[in-house]
Amino acid sequence: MSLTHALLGLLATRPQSGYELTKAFEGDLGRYAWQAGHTSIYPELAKLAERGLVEVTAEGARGSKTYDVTDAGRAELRDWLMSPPSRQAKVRNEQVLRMFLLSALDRDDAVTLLRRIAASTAEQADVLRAIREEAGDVVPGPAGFGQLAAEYGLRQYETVSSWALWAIEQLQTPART
Amino acid sequence: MSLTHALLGLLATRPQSGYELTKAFEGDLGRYAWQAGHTSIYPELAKLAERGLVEVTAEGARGSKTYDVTDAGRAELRDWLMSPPSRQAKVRNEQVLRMFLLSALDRDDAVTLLRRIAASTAEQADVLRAIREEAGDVVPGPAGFGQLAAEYGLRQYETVSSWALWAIEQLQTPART
DNA sequence: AGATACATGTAAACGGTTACATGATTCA
DNA sequence: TGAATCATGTAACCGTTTACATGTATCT
Repeated sequence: MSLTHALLGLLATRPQSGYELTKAFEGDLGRYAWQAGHTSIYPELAKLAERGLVEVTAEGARGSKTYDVTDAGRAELRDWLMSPPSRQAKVRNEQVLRMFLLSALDRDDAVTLLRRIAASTAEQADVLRAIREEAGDVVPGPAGFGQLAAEYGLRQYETVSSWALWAIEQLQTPART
Repeated sequence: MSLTHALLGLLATRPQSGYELTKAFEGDLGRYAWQAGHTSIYPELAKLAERGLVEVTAEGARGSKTYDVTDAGRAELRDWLMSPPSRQAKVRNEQVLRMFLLSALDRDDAVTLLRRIAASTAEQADVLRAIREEAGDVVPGPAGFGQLAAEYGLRQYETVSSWALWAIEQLQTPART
């Protein structure tokens, strides 16, 4: 299960509470990679603790529990990350599904939709680019790992945006028969 | 539910049996966008028929049933495709999750993993490029809708591959402190 | 004092996967 | 004739989402 490894990975960067982990899934992680709400996170943490992959290292105010990965958890995570995904990895992307189904629309509708996609992805790329410029000034030297993910998102948006523009052109090219 | 609309979209391109729809999900559709096995497709087709969004237009050999979209189904599909995804669209991508969790690996492991990603995505891009060249000769004129999806996949792979190469460079740049 | 954010949990419903089951047709 | 492919279905299970539930600490 991917949630298992997502939690191990997040805890490997720093010990956190379930509440903080929940917030992490509301950011880029949930946006591009995997979603989870607190209602799946809390039970999963309990299961991981039972399996000895994580442990509660501190209990703070308001009943908060800080979890940390154990050595066994770290080993399990590395195993998962380094083992090539045996079969094809599972991908579920509603936005991409829409693109696959473009053929069900007439040309005008398809172009309208593609224009919207091009605009919104370009906009989101701009946002990420602005964030990168800011962060670039503050932290010089080799890119942090978080920056790798951010750059991934940026390039992703740029790619989709330019693809959409290309697709519009293709659809508008009159038939040569 | 996305499966609903995936089926409506596939049937909108041409009437098909559940068996044929199942095959469609085994190709690019299931690879990049959405997966479904026959055990979810057959019951879903029955539900769609009950709601009047599809109908059985022919029954062939070996008990096969050919489904087609109704006008109501077409309207429902257009609604879904054209309505901007209200909240953020659901994305689940195990491969991307791995990239987000790179930070849990030491530098050497991370580079090894990124190299593998760069190589495999470049390879898959090559495959798609080869297919495009072939198809390009056969079907001149404006791109078919299927070609839009194929181009999308190609650009996606190229982007991930070049990102991985960039990420490796970043990790190998010595700290400037 | 009241609103907001922090913090954790359970239970029912839902969607999808895996395992099980059956039978017809085609090909070697 | 036996294997592979075509073709459809059900049932149990599993992971996720939605709805429900509770209480604490901070800020205005």
